[in-house]
Amino acid sequence: MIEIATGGAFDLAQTLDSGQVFHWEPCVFEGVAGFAGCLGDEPVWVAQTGDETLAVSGSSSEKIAAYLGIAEPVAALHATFPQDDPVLTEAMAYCPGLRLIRQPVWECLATFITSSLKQVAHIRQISLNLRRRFGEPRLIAGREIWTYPTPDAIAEAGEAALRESGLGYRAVGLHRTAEALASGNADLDALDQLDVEAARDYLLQFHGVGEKIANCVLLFGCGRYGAFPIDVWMDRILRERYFGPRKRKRIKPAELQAWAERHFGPNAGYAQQYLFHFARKTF
DNA sequence: GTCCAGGAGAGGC
DNA sequence: GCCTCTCATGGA
Repeated sequence: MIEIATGGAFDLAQTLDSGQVFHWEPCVFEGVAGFAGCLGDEPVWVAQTGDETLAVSGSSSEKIAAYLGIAEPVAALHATFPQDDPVLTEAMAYCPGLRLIRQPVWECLATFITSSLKQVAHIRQISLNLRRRFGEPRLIAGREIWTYPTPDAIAEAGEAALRESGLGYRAVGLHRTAEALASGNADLDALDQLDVEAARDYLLQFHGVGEKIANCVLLFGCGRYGAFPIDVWMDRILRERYFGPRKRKRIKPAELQAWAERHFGPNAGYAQQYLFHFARKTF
């Protein structure tokens, strides 16, 4: 059993259910309610008891802490937010223990390609379908789970098999992206060497990846906290809570994007996660 | 049955 | 460059 000190301001359940990752399942182990899932290839069971996070895994406490964002200096991040923003204050008070997860880049990219115009519940279903069909089984806490399929496995599966997994038109983008990576025509490791603008352009080359999904990958997979994805929920809360009745109907998406990045500052994406979770759970 | 979902791409202008 | 239409699927 791995024990990780987390302090007071960390909420495992909210963090795993905030629309960042889509495969963690509730799982009771030795009488403790927790979650079973994968960190890359490693199966993990995690739970929270008071100020500690417990884990059972072949992975290390450092890797688990890094994945969950436990070691992040959140006070320093919060200090860069606008300090006179009652909406953000309300959102942060709603979920003070929410953290950004640092997830594997390919898994993040692939999952968000399948997320287009889908509800969270169905993104979870698609993730499970793909894992079961094309991933590898693992055993943890008495439960069988599956790794996320590699680019090679997705490329090998073919577009038709992906459609059968419930992806619909998203199968094209996922398959083409997997082929580009499996063939070596593209390499996600290249992202680390690029500034944020170039990294976004690199992601936009993949079929099925537009500005919103590119920003999700930068934020959730690359640790680029300035990236600010705007989906229908973010669009809704920004327009309704930050603009008057006339302006909110007329402001264009590009203007809203630029305004948000400027207003929320260098760690805008971290602020975005509080707002997204707050909007989705309370609207 | 109807509406909606962590959007993106193609085509028309 | 911007505007509109279309693309499958399942949950609410």
